[in-house]
Amino acid sequence: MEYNFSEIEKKWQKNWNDTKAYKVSNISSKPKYYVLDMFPYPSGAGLHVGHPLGYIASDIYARYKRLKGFNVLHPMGYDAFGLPAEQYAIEHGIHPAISTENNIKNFRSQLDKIGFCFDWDREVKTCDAKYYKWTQWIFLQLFNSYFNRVIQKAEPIEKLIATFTQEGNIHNEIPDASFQPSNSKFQISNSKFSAEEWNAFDEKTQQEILMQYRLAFCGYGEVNWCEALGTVLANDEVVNGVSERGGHPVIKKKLRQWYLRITEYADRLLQGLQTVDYSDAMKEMQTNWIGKSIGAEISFQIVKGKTLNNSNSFTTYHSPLTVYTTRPDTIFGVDFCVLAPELDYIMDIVSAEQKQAVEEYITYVKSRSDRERQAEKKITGCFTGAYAINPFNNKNIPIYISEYVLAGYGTGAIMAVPCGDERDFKFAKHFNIPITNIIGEHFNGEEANPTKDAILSNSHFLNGIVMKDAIEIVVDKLVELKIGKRKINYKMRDAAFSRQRYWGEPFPIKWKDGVAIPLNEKDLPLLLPDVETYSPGPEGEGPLANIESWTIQQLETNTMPGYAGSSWYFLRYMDNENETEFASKQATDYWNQVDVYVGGTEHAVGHLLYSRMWTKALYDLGFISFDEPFKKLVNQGMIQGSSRFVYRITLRADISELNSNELISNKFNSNKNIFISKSIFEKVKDNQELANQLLKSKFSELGIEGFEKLKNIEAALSVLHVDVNMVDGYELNIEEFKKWRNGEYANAEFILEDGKYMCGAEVEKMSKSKFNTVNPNDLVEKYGADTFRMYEMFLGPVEQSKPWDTKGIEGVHRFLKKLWRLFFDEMKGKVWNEEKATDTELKILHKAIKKIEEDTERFSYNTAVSAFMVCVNELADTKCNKKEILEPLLILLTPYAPHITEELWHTLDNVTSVLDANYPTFNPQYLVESSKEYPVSINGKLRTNIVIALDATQQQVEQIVLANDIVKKWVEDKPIKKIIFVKNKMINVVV
RNA sequence: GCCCAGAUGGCGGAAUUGGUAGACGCAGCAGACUCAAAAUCUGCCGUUCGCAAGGAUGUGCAGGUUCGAUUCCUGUUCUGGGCACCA
Repeated sequence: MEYNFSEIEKKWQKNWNDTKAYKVSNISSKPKYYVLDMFPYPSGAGLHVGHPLGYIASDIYARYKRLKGFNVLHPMGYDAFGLPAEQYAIEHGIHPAISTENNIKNFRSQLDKIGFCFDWDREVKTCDAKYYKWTQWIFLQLFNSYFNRVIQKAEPIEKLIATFTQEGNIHNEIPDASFQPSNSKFQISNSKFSAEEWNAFDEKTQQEILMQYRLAFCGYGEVNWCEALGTVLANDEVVNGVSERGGHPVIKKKLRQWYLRITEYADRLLQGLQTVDYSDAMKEMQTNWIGKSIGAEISFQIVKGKTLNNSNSFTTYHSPLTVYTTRPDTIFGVDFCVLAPELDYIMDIVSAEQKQAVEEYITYVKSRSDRERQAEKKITGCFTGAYAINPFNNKNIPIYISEYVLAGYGTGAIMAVPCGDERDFKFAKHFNIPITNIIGEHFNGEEANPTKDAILSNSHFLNGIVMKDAIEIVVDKLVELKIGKRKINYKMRDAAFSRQRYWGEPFPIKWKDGVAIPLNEKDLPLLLPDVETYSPGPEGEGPLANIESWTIQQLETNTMPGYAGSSWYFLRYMDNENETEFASKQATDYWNQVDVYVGGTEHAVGHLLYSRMWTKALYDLGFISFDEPFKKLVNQGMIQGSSRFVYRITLRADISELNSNELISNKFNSNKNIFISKSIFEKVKDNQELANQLLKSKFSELGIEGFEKLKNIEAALSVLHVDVNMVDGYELNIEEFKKWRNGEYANAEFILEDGKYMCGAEVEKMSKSKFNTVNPNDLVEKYGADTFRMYEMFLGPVEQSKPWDTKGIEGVHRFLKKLWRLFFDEMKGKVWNEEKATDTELKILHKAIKKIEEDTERFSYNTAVSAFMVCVNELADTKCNKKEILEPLLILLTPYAPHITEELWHTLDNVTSVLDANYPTFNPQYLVESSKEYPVSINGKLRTNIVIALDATQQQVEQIVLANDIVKKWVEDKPIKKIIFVKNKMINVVV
């Protein structure tokens, strides 16, 4: 009886399905455990071997926890709204709902073959109206809430309105300090208004003000606008400043956008990190993203640039230049100021001489993405002709604009201190701005020194003070002189929450006279209507703007972004059929936080921060009773593709002296595909002469005539991706290659090495376009799901990225066959027996239990797989076929290879499923040792091993070691300084 | 440019807290079984010197701390992920 994996896997998958083996109840006496995978987007390309890595990891953990006696929730669903389906619809006219549904079917059938323990009854799809009804509902909660800064918590907006009518906004300052109502009749001074003022505002003004507080709010923001395509582009649709499709210019354009006021949660998001089990790197990335910094805002009076008709006098601009700085101590080292080029008032302060240059520079910056602006090494900028006055010494400071200052951070203006900041230093050098040294010898004139420990000089009242002490002194002074204030800043910006696209959740919002009116909750879901075309609407609006029945109702034409549905899906799994609530309180109280969340670091700051914010908001509003969604995060690495290359050599020559008959009859064209093997390519790639010779001899070998008539022969080399699936290791399967791409290379010629065509290789991202994707189903077909699962885990640590190589899968398959042979012999049939196990056999088993349990617990699956191999190897060596040993081993292996273990489990006369067996308990008594073979080093170099009893004392050890011949040889008669003895580890003799 | 991570044999990786570098597997080499192949089993397998015994050397690179460093520190190179509208 041999290991027939395909039959076994089919059988048990059907059985588990029929018996609803993975159905999970919300009511159980067992402790709960929630294992979640990051929401997949069902892409049209289907699964490749990289996708299931995390799913297998979480599946193993879920199954392990179940064996450990937990009620385990392990659901799966689809983040089904998204750009690719819409793009596909634009190109093929197929409704995204249809293509998405097809993709999901394909995804599901691929997943099913791998044998996951998902409870499919809990499946959710974000594009399903039953689901997005609740996404819209949560949006309304956010819209109808504000963040009370006093208690650091979201509250219903009614409460804020009530406060306004009684006390104005004395205790609730407007988050955006520069806000003014559009109706100039109602101006707000100092961001403050009284109850009387509030009550006097008209309805529209009141709504405008409330919008400044709502957690989901409307504002204006810049988007990538492509005039030629008439549409807004995603960042990754823009390459080098032009659209990826068509290469049209892309500029920044301001459009009305929805936002989530995540900045209000900045501090809570930071604090929450202390309560969750994420990697330090992950916490650091989120912390840096939030980017909290403590500093000060300082106001400088602006002296406007000269105007032509009034060339001698400077005038003071009506409002000051406010900069944000974390280093107010360097105030006397400010040699210039830099503004973000998009600030409105630049054109008000620019001098006539500089006007044109500034305008040109602003146009240039408009075509640049934030990323490009920050990554740019070349220093660019433009003087405005205006000056800022240093409030402490009245020094005139030139004002520049430059792309390295971003409008979105701080005030969009900086005070530049070249002696202390590298970018400022380079800028000063570039524009020949004199540098003031305020840190004495700490500044060498060659590079900036960002120290905080220098003693200040050239700094008036700060002279002689250490920089870090000066910070507070300056801030106090700023406050005293009313020219600045203490300020905490966050790098994080409010989250843009709308897209000018079709395939997303519609906003439950109507517009009336410029006021956003939320739909009534009972009118949800607001269904996504069908459209004729998926092309954009007028003025950069989304496709919904093309539907008259939509616009006539004055419904919002933007749709929600991809992360709307994925910000709360983990809650819906808890109670996915609920039609009256997003999830019942009973369900969310029972399942509570996700205990283990498995996914890639690519979601480090996007998805994870958004879902953390949504959770906090829902918590604040009393809908759930926990304010962090994910207790523990496990980051899986990416599986990279291992691409294979072939090398083509083509002829370039002057054929003018050939007549056309010759051209047709000769075989230059039909034989243009000549491929040379890797090592030959390596030889000729930098040697044109050799390449030409190679080509010439190949042509004469092929009997192609007329070669000698050609002039200026030149061999051209090109490197082409070739499908990894037709390469065995590095050797190309030439027959398959000839059939590839509808026989494009059917007539190809090859120059081989040792009779083989060897390919080049490189590790790249796994993607269809690189022909390096491997379909998991092909491997499941060939080796079975159990082998595939274990091999994915055996590749390396879950959290590490690694290239895929199918070759090694044989080893894991052999392991399972070897396990099988412990139960069944090809000749003899059943070999397992019920004899009593020996101490040696128990030791093998318990060593495995200890190692595998520990490794599974810490997601070190690759070493666990090794431990299984070691165990089975040792059992085979000792010819152990005893049920007493094999049965617990099967349970250990169940999370990793559920099919084979279920089959063998039943072979051992069990009638219930192995899925609910009891995990074996480790007994340390079987592993007790009395002595150890100690490695003995002399001066840190290993020289010998000596077996010594474990209870030996330092003196006994020293005696034994010094009596050893090899030790004596190395010690010779040098004096012994010290003997280091670490019990159960090693011995080192220092001479 | 900024933030984060990684780098160990021909390859994937192991070494969990500073203590025998290379577990386990792949590939390769030699052998057993076989008419043969497959399957299976046994042995070898970082580099280098040596017939061997045994030595030297070796964890991206350059330094440092330590009796002892793949592990800690400083600097540096390269690769991967993210940088706010891919998901």
